[in-house]
Amino acid sequence: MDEKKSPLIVLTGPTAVGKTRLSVDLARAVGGEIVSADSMQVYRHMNIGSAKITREQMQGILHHMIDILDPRESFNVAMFQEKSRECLAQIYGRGHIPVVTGGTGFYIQALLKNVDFSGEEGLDGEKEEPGAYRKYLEALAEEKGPDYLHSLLCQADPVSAKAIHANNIKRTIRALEFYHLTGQRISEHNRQEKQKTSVYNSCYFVLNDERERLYSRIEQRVDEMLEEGLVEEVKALKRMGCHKGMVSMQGLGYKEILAWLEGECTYEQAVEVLKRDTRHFAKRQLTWFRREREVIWVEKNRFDYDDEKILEFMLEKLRERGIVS
RNA sequence: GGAUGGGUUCCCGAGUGGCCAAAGGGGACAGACUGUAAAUCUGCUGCAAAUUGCUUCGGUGGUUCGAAUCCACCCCCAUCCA
Repeated sequence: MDEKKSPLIVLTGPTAVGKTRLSVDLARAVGGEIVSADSMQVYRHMNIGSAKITREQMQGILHHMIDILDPRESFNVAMFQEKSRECLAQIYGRGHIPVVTGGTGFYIQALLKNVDFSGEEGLDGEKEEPGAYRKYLEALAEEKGPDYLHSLLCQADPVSAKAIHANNIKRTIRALEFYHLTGQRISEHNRQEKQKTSVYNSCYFVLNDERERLYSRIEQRVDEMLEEGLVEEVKALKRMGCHKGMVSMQGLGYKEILAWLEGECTYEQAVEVLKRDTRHFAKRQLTWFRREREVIWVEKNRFDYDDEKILEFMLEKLRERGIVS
């Protein structure tokens, strides 16, 4: 039944588990090209903090969706979906298999299930003019408080209001904005989109490790980033005009170092918070993947931390699904 | 050896006779998420069972109907004096 669907491999997992290296090995083994599903690696000049793969590490494998934007530009799921779909078309054109690698579960889902983000013309050209209505709502929230905003949502879309906590201003605004722009309730839209399944003949691997090991690996990696010059990288971005209001500067490592550079905390505090937030992030990623159906968990400890064995296991799964022969 | 301050649940830290399994914060854990997602937000955190019971506030022993809170002695920590 999947014969007509295009093959696609997903290799994801929490930050710092070791996706990058494995992805290259996998791509080499199956004759694939890598499509990064990472909300920060799309930005140029953000190499250390985003743990971006280097030229050498790529080992000649083609990588897409990396370094495609200036850090002062904004980015979002819909853009990711559109651009990555173009990449897939090219990859299939060359007769290769796409290996989607990265930790942004939301992006992976959008691509895999082809979630519908159309019908909001009002937002498409918002690069220079960030939606007036959204700005209005933000100001309203500031002025009258989150509960007032939430009460507006109660009237427009009671189902969403029930699902979204009043304190979650961002999502409250999004729901209101969606209703305003499309005339449709986002809860209804979501209900439909949720039923979608993968439009590809896909294999969704989630690489994971014991929590303790993952956390110590995270701390170690943050220290390495600092040694490699994360501070300099952030300073350079700041000189380019990047500030905390930008999407790119919400990235882990950038946010915290920027706060220190702005004098909001001490260096030690910034580092500590960065480590903690990265742990929290890894946890959130895991929560996301647990909820995704049809994922294949690849627990590193069950393969004795041997990349060879892991690769073998993945190839076997891919053969089962007819993705590789 | 003497003086003073202090030892509270994973950590920090409030609590000075009942309303205390004990504020608050942190961490840990769990969850939500459909155009900012490395974002944003929620729940939970002594143990066991529905309204309850059990074990906790350095140790031991007292006072009291009742103590983390009062008393005695002891142990440990910090600072100061010797």
